[in-house]
Formats: sequence, C-alpha cells, structure tokens
Amino acid sequence: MMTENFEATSMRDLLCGSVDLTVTGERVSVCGWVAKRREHGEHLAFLDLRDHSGVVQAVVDGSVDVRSEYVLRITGTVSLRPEGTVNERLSTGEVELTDCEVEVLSAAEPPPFQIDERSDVDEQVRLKFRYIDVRRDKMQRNLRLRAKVNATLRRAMERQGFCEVETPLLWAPTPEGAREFVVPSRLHPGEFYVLPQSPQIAKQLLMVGGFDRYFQIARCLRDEDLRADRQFEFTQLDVEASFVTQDDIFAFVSEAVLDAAEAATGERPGPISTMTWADALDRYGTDKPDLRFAMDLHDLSSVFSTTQVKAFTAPTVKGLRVPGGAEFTRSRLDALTDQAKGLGAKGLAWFRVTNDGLDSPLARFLSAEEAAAIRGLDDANVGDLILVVADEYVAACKVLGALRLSIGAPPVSEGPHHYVWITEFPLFEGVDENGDLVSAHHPFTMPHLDDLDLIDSDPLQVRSQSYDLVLNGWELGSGSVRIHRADIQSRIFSALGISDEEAQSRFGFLLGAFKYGAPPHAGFAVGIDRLVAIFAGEDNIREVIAFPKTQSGTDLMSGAPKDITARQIRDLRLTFAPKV
RNA sequence: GGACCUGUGGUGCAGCUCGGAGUGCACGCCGCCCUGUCAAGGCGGAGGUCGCGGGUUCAAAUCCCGUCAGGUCCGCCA
Repeated sequence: MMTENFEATSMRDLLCGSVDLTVTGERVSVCGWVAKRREHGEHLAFLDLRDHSGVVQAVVDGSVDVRSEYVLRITGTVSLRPEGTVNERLSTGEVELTDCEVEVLSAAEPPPFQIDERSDVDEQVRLKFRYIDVRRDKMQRNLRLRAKVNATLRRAMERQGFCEVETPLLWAPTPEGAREFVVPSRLHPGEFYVLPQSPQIAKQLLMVGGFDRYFQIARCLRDEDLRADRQFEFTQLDVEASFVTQDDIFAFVSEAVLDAAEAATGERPGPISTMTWADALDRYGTDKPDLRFAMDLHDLSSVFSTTQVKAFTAPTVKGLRVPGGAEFTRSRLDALTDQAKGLGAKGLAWFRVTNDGLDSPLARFLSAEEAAAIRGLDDANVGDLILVVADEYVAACKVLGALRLSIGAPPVSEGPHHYVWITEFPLFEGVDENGDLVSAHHPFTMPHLDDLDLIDSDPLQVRSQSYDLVLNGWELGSGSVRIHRADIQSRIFSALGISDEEAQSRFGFLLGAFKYGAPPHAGFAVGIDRLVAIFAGEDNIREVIAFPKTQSGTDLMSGAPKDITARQIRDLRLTFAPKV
C-alpha cells in the first residue's frame, strides 16, 4: 500500500512489496532485481522482481531475455491474478503486473551464491561478496533494525534534553587500558594520533564545558583480539550528564534502551531491576548474569567446614542444581569436569538424585549431614543432578557460573529479554606486577562514599559507583559516577601507583580542566552492536554490521589491511623493522 | 600467544573412521521443450589443483607432518 511518498522516484512509482490490491488497475513502474524467472514457452513467462520491500510478479512474454539479478525497470498494469493463482505467501500475491514494458537497467552475472535463504552460505564467501550478502532478506532486516534502534535511541535522548556532540576520531594517546589504533602524523613526523577507544575524556571535558546532558552515537576503536561479540570498531550510545546521581543515569539510559526494545520487538519491557555485583557473583557466578533461567548457585560452605572429604576441603563449597540432569551420560559429565578444570577448578563433584539417595563416586564418603545438604540443595527432586565445586570463593563461583551457562543458557534468539543493572563493582580488580592496584573500570571512577576509608586499609574491598547494563548474559554497556574532586582523584592515582607527573602527562588536560569548575557528573555507554544482535536473535555481531572484519581483523572484501604506497611511507617518514 | 572445529565443481552437503579411477545428492548455471507458474516442470549439458606444500604407500580427498584461510573459546578487551 502506498502510504509513504518516499517510495516514488523519477524512475519508479512504488516499491515492489507495495504493489497490492489498493493500486489495482493502475499503470505503475517498479525497479528491482530479478529474483526468479519462470518460463513457459514462447508466450508466457513470470518474473519475480525484488527490492528490499518484497517481491512482485510480472507476467511477460517468453522472449524477454533477462537473467537472475538483472536490474530492471518494469512498467505494467496492476491486475488481479486469475482465479486460483493467488499466492498467499506473498504480500503482493493477489496481484501481478501485466502488459509489461521491461527495461534492462543493468545486466548481471550469476551471483556467487543464491540470494534466497534456502541454504546457509559460508561466512567467508558472504564477507567476500558482502554487497551481495546484504541483498538477502535477513541482512536487510538486521541492518534496517539497527537503523531503527539508532533512530529510536537518538530520539529518546533528544526528548530527554540531551545534546548530541561529535568528538574527535583523531585523539591523543593515553597509554592505559585497551590497545589503541595508531595514526601517524604527516605534519609532525614521529608523532601520532590514536583512534579513541571511547569518547570518555572528551565527554567529561564537555561536562566542564557546561553541556550538562551530552550524548553521541559514537564509533569506538580498540586494537584487541576479536570475538563473536567484539569487533575492532563498534558503536556506542555514549551518554554523560552533570548534577546527577547513578539513579538519574539509570533513568536516562533505561528510557532510551526500553524505547529501542519497544521499537525493535513491539513490546516494552518493564522497569529494569538492579543487582549488586557481589550478589551477581554469589548467585550466578558472573558479573553478567543471564536471568532468563534460574539455576542459582547455592552455598554449602558451612556444612562442609569440617568435612573429612578431601575434595571438599576448601574455603568455599558451592552447589548447582541441574533439573533433570541425572540423565546426563558419563561422557557428558566428564566433559563438564574437563570444562571445570579448564577454568581452573581442581575438580567437579556430581551427584545424581535418585530414589535411593545420591548416586556418585563420592557419595559413600559423605557424612549424613553432608549428604542431606546436597540432597536438599535448591529443593532438588529425583532425577536432578547436583554439581559441587570447592575452591576459593571467587573461583568456585566463576566455575559454577560457567557450568550453569553451558548447561542452561538458551540460544540468543530465545527467551524473554531480561535486563538488569549490575551495581557496586569493586573499584580495583587486583594488583599488578609492581604491587600497584589496577582499576576495574577506569581511574576516574568515583568510589562508593561509604568506602573511602578503605582505600588505604583494604582497597580490594572498596566498592565503586560504577555499573553495567546486562541483557540475557551479554554486557550491554557500562558507566560510572566520575570523580570531580581533586582530592579524591589524587588519592586514587596514588593507590594506582600513578605519580603526579605521570598523571599530568597522561591526563593533564582533563585534570587541568577540572581546576576550572567541574560539576559532579556521571555517564554510561550502551553497545549498540550487541543490543541490536540480541534484538535480531543473532549470536554474532557481524550479522548486524554492514562490513565487519574477520576474527583475524581482515576485511575479505577490500583486502584491508594492505600495503601503502612508497609516497605515503615517505610522507609519514616511516621505517619498518624486518618481519620476524 | 594458546586450545579446539572447518576447508571437496558457483553454493550447500555426503564420501575420510577402515587408502583403490573425481564417486554421489540438492540448489544454481547453460541449451532445448513447455500458455498460469511461484522451491514451476521435462529432457540434455557444462563445470574439480578435494585450501596449499611435503611425507608414507604400488596407490592419498582419505593416513602423517607443516602451512594458509575462516570460525568458537582462553589470554587480551582501564
């Protein structure tokens, strides 16, 4: 149906998918690619003409010589199909174009793979011919979904009074955190720009500059190894606001993300709940819990505190109930044990819950109390399996958390969308080889004000005012309340082993700016690639990126990365060490 | 840096365990036939460095070693 006039151009009247009963009898022009040609001898042939909106059938003379993927302009009369020839699977299936004039706008060789979705095509081939791949319905849907999400996020931020500011792609190196992509300077040989891992510092400077509500749909670049959910370049909804608390940020970002969810799925999720980092680790063994399914971790430490069973002699003993898991074969149990060991566990104990009690190689070593605790874990039923790991607290949680996911996590395309804010991350994640503390997030993260006194006495216990947004086990983004007070910032730098001089040379322009009136501020960044991938039901963000890189960082279509010319090398005054 | 998986006409797969002629299936492509198809149908045909290199063997798509490419994961991603 012709509801939007943007379908019409100088060459066409409407999109292929819009040719329906509402335009019956009209003479119209459509443009598109030949999806299929069905010939019935000299006097009759059917052409399916495709554009992104769909397919329309044109009835032509058999002498029209066009092949798959030819680009055509067809002018014809929209006619009701003869009785009994309606195709209910097409939106245009009640009509067809008759008395057609066919104009070949572009001939085409047969494509390297079929455009229809009848068989999967190897991703290597798809990426080499990405311009053909994106003709396919799925890629059209995914990229258009992405555009809708972008537009919705932008609208939501603007509605909330946020101002979009573009920050530089050529920025100063800040050797900390992710490896940066480096850009040599021609006008200043031997000196370099870097591409931003995020607009973090720029947006904090905008806070000093009085843009109290900033956002940007920002490209970020990190020269780190790629994964299914990580590309060199990715896109974030980057947000920062002044005179706010964590709760304000949650409200701003929730509004935008829930708007996007509604636009993408047709349903608006309820308000996003929060969970502390400590709870997430304790209950799900991870800082990005997948809440689509239960299988919580349960603590058994107190029961096993005086155990005689060597395998369970550890600070923490935790268990996980696998509903129906008693049916697991021995080889599956062995595989789980291998997975646990691969994650650093000393071993994995398993107990089948049977009518007679517990079935396990370890069962006969348990005391009655221990057996009862395992038998009753998480209200276990006959037919369940109980997995038990004994280790240091964090290790035990993480191992069981990983097992929980590999046993229970539904595919990305399944299940409800379950958002959660994870709060109160630790400020420091550990100690480096020099004995200096390491930031969990970044060095501008505000500590929890109740924990300020712990910075010197017990720094690893210091909670921060930082937070992640998690959706179905994927980290969608993270943010924090930033430090705007010089005294706290200098305490953090000193805990991190960053001297005043070093802080000045690395972050001098930020610290300098803060001397001129820094408002309290906080922010967040939402990973749009991941958000759209989950909306699209894809387990790989390449499926929602037009021209992604392979896992080794190459572009199979353009051949990048490539040599540059001798002239470019000379201009940049580059010399190269021999390849090792 | 590491572990595992994959690589066979244009596309997708089978063949590999247990070596015996490039064998098979589906789609596509080309030609002919076909006036209501829409996963059109019928007949015929073309199309191959079994990723690449080496080794074992009378003989290698198949076994072994190496290498390249793609993927999943670990490390890494303040």
